[in-house]
Amino acid sequence: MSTTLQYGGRMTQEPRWLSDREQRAWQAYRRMFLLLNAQLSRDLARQSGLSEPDYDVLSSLGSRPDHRCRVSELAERMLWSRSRLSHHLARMEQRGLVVREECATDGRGAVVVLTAPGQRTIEAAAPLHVESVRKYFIDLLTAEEIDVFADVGETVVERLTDTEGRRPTG
Amino acid sequence: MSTTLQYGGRMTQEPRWLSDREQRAWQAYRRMFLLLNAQLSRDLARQSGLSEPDYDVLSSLGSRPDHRCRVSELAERMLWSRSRLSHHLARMEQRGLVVREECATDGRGAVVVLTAPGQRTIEAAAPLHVESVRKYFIDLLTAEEIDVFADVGETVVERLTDTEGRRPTG
DNA sequence: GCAGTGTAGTTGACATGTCATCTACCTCAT
DNA sequence: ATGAGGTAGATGACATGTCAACTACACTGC
Repeated sequence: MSTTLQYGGRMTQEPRWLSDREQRAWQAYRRMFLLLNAQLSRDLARQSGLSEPDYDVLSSLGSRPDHRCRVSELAERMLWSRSRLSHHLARMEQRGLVVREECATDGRGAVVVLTAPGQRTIEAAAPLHVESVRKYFIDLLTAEEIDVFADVGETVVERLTDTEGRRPTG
Repeated sequence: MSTTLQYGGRMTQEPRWLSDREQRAWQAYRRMFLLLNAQLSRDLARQSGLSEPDYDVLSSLGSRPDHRCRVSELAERMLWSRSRLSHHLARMEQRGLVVREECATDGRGAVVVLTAPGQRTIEAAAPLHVESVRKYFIDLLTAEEIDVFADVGETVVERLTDTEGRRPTG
């Protein structure tokens, strides 16, 4: 979690270590993610029998009008590597949550489609998951703090996509 | 990443879906974490040959006066399960970054100690890692935003440790 | 001093993610 | 039409994380 950045050693060029305030923010952010993620995963598993990745795939598909999506487009929207998505879809297909179909317009391509059980699952899971997200995160924030998270998040994402242009490619 | 929470289905009791602002914050936060984490991992691997977990273990040990720590205490401070830490220490011991010693005061216990190569590694890695953290996160935030992250992070962590008291136990 | 119970740490089986590679197909210039 | 190079997706080997035992030792009350 890289919570401790201040390392006491002697360097040739003294780096710009984090100030106490910066350190506190970084550490709090990292620990928050770790614990929040663990809690949401637990809730999701207990209440709906889904992992977070499961949930994300299902909800991404469920939010599409026809409950279907090209595999690579889905990967891009989710910021997942194609490989990861391919493996995960294989596991979800085993469980009957989604199916893969051939793509009519591109012989290489595949289309993932939500099955009826998959749809029932995400419909049942979503409200419970929102409750968890509220309980452990959103409802603890003031309106101003919510906006700061949105702004900062978008700024950082922009920095990371524009400048570096690194995408998971696998 | 649970970026989409609004699910369009019909529910028996309409849940409190996220508002647009809340949705934006949640999505931005999740995407930020995903991309930021990926970038920091890449930098760390390229510059120092370490994974983030590697870095965290080394820096936790390095920040101790004597470069040593009881295994379970380390796990607790890092918010890792004992099992995860045990596996990871085994791998790091293989690479010569740390060693495990018997504990003098508790026959069951073990103490992890940073080796000389481990110390050199973390001393070299830390300044580079701080630069990445600054470049892609800290230096993009205003002082106010930094404080918001610290406050919110601590609030959420408190909520998750006090109320639920769930800790990784493995 | 010893049974019962709790704790520290490890281990093995398994789930998941990454990376490099492979196949099949598309696209485009010639 | 064809051959070069690019893209979509799947796959296998491997790294990492989780969960449930398991071992060994510590504590407590009798």
